[in-house]
Amino acid sequence: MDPLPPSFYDRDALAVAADLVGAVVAHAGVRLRITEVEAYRYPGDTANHARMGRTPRNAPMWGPPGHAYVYLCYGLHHLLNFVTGPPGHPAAVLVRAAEPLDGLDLVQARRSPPGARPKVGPVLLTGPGKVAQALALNTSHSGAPLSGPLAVYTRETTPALLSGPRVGIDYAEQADREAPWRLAAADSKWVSVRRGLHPIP
DNA sequence: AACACGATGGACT
DNA sequence: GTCCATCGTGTTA
Repeated sequence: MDPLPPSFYDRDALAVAADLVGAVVAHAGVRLRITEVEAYRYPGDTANHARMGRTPRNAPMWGPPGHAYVYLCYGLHHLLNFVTGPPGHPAAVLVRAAEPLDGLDLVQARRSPPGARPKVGPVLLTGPGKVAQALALNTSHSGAPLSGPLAVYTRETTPALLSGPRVGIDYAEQADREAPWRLAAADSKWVSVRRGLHPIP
């Protein structure tokens, strides 16, 4: 099975996000089914990291679609995004939660403190920092194509979707805080925050 | 050169 | 529900 091609990502971030729910992301011995994502659009999205223009950190967002944008949040968590849209259009989709498909032992090892009992269940992968940690991703992977060691594959079935406001963007303008650009798989318990999510008509 | 803060997660009440 | 660790980044001076 081939990774999703760059053309898959060369669309509006919200459309890409909808098609990524249920897709598979793989890296470093772990394969995950993506269960929750958020779209960060451009222009006019005051929650977007690129809202103030190009910086060294967000540079991958300005490049071609189908690449990773990974950054450090709160000084300790790495967050994984997929760049969407053509070059010069800095939009992305944040991966917020996933279900384990393969490499559960590696996920548990990476997500549990040394010596602690391995964690079990959704606590392993419900949250964007958890997903990147489980995949062993850090800022060195920012800008990497999604067709190499880090890769994304098409979903086999299309899950029903839930949508709701994005999480952790209190700094954004009200319209952007309220925009229902967080999407989740209705069939999954591996979702970070149920609150505010509703079926899409 | 200094500074404020964040697309979070875990521990705790 | 509350508190806060922890540091790269962007902004301001």
